[in-house]
Amino acid sequence: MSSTDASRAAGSDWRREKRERTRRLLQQHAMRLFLEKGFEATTVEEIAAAAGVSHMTFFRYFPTKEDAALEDDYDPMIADLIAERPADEPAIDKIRHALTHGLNQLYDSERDVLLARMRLVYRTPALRAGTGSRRDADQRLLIEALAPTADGSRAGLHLRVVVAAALAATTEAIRYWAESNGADDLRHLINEAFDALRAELTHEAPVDESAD
Amino acid sequence: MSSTDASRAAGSDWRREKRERTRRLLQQHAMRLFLEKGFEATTVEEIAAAAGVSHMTFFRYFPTKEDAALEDDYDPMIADLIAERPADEPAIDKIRHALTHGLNQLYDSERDVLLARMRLVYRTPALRAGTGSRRDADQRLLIEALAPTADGSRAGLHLRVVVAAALAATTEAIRYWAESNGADDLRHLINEAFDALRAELTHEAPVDESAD
DNA sequence: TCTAACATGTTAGTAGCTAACTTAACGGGG
DNA sequence: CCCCGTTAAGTTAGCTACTAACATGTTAGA
Repeated sequence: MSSTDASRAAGSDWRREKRERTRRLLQQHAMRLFLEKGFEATTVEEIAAAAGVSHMTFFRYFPTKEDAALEDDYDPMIADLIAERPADEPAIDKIRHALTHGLNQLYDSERDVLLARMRLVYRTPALRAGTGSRRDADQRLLIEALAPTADGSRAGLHLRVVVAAALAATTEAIRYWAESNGADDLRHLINEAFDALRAELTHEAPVDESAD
Repeated sequence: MSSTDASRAAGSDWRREKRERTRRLLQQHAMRLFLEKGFEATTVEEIAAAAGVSHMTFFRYFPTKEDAALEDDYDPMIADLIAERPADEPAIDKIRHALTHGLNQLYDSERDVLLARMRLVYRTPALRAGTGSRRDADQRLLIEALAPTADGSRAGLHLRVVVAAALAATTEAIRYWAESNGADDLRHLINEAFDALRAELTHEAPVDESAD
């Protein structure tokens, strides 16, 4: 059993480095071509050729063309930050603070590339659709970070709703940011989005549960 | 200009009826085959053959295979119900009540087919992704119903966040319903989902906006 | 050195989707 | 009554994302 979980991640340094370099190369050329000629107009063959590999190698690294535009490694970082939050903090605030703190670490170095990517995503229908499937994975990750006992798929409705709403607020902030071409600070927009949600729901209103 | 907007919708009764019949046929056979053999294992050619048309005709009615499984006409109904709500009601409650009232009109007649469809969607990754793109359209529709003045795309961040969160809560309720095989009443789950959101956000918590 | 594991390539195929052109059925104006 | 524009559908051919089967060279370790 020399090819277990560990070996695929490690795999003797030599291979691991090569793997990571090839992957990075593919993703960089993919993003460059997407931004130059658009997502649909770029074929997988072109990306592979630009990175000096065959199209089969591309699919060995990215299951779909969309993944080359959408994949990043922010989510585990957010999950870690959530786990570090005080245990008595409400879930929605854990998420909010993990997001803003995480963004602080990235904003200076990665703001521009993140903005370019998001602008591409929101101008490309195929990519906008792709974010839908990713949201599932994000949601499960956050749920596990918030409630390590219950596994993600069987979490209670309450927790699922809270995480889904938090992700929705974040998505809207990011989309707004991308549409206004990065005019505002994304961290500020995220805080605004969470505030909007709280404001809307603390205007206590008559909730008639016996809807006939 | 005899082929304007109106003529495509109307088009002399004769043709319109035929169009609607063909469309219904295609969708019914598509759903039947999807449920019988799974979404991926069903080809467009099969669906077209079952409905007695060619695969080109299928694509004239549904832009993608996914649309044959996802399209319905609930959204305009919800939008209408929202517009009928009292003007001073908060947006989130307008949505909530429109949803439960709309469901009341459908539940007896369409509960079973809706449940079967949702179970198919949540067990098929390609369809789960497809719901992402539809959410965009739904969101825009609801925003227009809530604020007819501002056009959907340029709505304020606040309104977008509220609608997105409401849709997220609804989606989670539906998913929970589908996963538990329709054990609970969907209307009850939707109310629970909205209550969960309110409960989470009315536990006033220390919101430290100066996240360093 | 021999062998197992691994990254990659080659080739051939499937299926979703599009475009260009054709055919056929109706339907109103001359 | 017939011509012609509109509309529904078919035929054919092609592009591209994605998969599977098999081959090749290269490194790791016994």
